[in-house]
Amino acid sequence: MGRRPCCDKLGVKKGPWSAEEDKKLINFILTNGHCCWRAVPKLAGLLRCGKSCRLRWTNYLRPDLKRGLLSESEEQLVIDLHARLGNRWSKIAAMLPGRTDNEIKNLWNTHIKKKLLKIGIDPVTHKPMDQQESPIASQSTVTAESRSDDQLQSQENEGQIPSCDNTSATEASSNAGSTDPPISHLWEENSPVLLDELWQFPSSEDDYSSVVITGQMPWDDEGSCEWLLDYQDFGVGDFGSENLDGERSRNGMPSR
DNA sequence: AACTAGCACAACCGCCGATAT
DNA sequence: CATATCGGCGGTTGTGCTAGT
Repeated sequence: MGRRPCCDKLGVKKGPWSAEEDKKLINFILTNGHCCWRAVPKLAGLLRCGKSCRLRWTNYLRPDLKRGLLSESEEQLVIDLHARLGNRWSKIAAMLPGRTDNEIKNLWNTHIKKKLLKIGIDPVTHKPMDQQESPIASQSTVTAESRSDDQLQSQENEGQIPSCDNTSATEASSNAGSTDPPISHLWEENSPVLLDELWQFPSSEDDYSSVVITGQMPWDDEGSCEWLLDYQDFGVGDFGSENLDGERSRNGMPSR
């Protein structure tokens, strides 16, 4: 069966997000949470498709994201997990608090892969390319084929997967506002009270998958987001986005 | 100073599985 | 059961930046 595009191609903006768009998305999600991504752009006054909003949020705007280079232990963990799981980036990312699958995938393709090749390890099989053991190879020679998901799952449940060092986890929790300049200013503009109320950050020991939105969301009562859909017919202009392009040019954002 | 190549990473595309109708 | 829709995932691309020449 033919799938329809996730959104109308016409009138949907693509390319890099402007600060204005980021702000709108953050404000909307902090206020309402995200129920159905498809409805988010319309309700937030964004000329984007829901998929794009979700990606932007999960990969860049989420408050629990840790930014910057991977620590040594994180990198080793990625290598180890890749040896077990292969290119299942989302699974790998789930084991690294504050990191996204996209980030890890990028890091793998740009840094780690080359690093492994440099020391003679095949990044696909995690075996020495010359069939000689090397110190790192001995840590990472367990291939994806040799371990089942169930085994891994049980390991996860039993907490046997090595976790990152406390330093990085602490960094993550203290990084709620993100130290990345372009993003941090967006968070600073939001009420700290609102942020504190909405997000509970785990302690350094906790898994970030347990991060929860604690604020009362509009659909909490009903367990439904139908009210959102009632607003779908609102024009984008109703939310004041007609000046997006103006903002963009004022911010010096390139128009692609 | 100008040009080029390589790097880093944000974002897009297309597919898949789950769920709803 | 068939089809439609959605969220999520992994692969790939595009663009800005930086280092090297």
